[in-house]
Amino acid sequence: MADNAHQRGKKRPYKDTNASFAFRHVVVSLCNKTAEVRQNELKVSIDERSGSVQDSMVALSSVLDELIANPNKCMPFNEAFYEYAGKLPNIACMPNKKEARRQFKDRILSKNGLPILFLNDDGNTYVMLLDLPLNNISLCRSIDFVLDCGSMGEHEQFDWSLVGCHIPTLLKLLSTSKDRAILVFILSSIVSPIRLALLLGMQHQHTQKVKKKVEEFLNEVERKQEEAEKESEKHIEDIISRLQTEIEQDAKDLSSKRMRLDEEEIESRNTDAEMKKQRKEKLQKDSKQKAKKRVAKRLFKKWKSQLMSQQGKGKGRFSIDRGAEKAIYEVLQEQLQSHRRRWGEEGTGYLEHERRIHSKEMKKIANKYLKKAGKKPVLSKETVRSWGKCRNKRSRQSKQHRGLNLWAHLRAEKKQQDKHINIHYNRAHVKNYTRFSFSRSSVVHGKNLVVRRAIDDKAYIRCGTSEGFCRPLHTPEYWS
DNA sequence: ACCCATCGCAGTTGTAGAGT
DNA sequence: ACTCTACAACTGCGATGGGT
Repeated sequence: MADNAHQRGKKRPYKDTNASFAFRHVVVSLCNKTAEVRQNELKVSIDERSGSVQDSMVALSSVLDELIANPNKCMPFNEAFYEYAGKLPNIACMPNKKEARRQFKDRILSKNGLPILFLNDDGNTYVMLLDLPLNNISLCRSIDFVLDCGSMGEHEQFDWSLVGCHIPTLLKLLSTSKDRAILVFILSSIVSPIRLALLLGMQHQHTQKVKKKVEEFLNEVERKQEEAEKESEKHIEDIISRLQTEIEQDAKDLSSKRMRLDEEEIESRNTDAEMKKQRKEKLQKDSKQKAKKRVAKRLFKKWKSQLMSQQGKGKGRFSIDRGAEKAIYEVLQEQLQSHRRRWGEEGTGYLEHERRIHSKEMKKIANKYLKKAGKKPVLSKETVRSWGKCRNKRSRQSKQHRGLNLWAHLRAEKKQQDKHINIHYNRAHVKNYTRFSFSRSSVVHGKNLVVRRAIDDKAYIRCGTSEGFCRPLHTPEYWS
């Protein structure tokens, strides 16, 4: 039967679901003319033809007249059908009324039919005059949307305006993707895909994917729950049988060793045996169900927590392209000069300033490699540079460093400080001062009379001189 | 030109403190 | 005593912008 319907549907061009004008609730007639044009056409045909063809033209024309006369330009499909069939006795007498209606529908929706829309609102069918040639598919889409929204059963309806606007915030409130998936599952189960797409921007493909995943999850939950219950039963049986063998073994032991054991030991063993017996009986009797439930719950929870966690996620997933990193290193090696001067470390190569490869070039090398490999290029030169060894061990880069430490960068040369001429004099002063204050031969030595606070070799202010302040070489300092 | 902190992403993990 | 909840910390980078 379904097959039949399918085949019949295929024959009708207006049912072509690939066509842009085929919707769920709206069928657009292939007669793409204005009502007036079509009416005139029909009148001409009626004059030209005769017999049954003429009759059917008359019937069609009268349906069109009715529609034009109707203030709403719309009538129930059945009414239109009776109007039509009333003019055609052979159709009115057809024993299969359903077939007669179908033929009528086919007729009015065909190219030589009437310029109408056929509306199906949950079984209530209408014929609506399409007064203009069809030029606005989006209008039909809107109509379809409205009808789609209204087609929900009355008891299922809820005030969407109260809920819908909060959905984006609700999604944000949920903190795991699983929770969000559940919301999407519920939404896609009760709200039409069109509404989801139009109001929430949720793509049908995406929601369907999520829905499928959650469905699979739910099926698994049921299965796992059953499994957990079975497992728990087995677990309890195992405990009982274990207790049983232990009790028997203990009794055997006790009887063979009784003579050699002291009173206390015997008593303790008896108590142990009694407790084991009690536990066994408890498990076998009323608490068996409870214990089963408890174990099942624990097993279920364990499974759930395993399911929730995504351990190892991201671990070992390096988006640093090791190939690109290596490519840079290979270029570096050609010009590499390994040494331990300054902060260079063993196994780490870096270049001297003049002939070195700067991070800009490193980015170029990396991107050349990435392009060749068909991968996304790196945007920032800092990204590539940071693959190298971090200098400051305490920096965040260093703590999160995931490069292979194939190279290190040289810090820029220390700037020649020549701002103050008195650095030189200060150094001499500090030397004299140290000799006076701390040498063994000094008169103040060992008397705890001197305190020195050293900050930097440029930071001493020499007492008793204005050198460097009144005649600075470059940048005079003015103190008030 | 190098160095470093910070942010964003899209989530996971650990746990103090509240709730039952 | 146990469970739940809220929240901070963390992941493994890429990118940015300010500092030295």
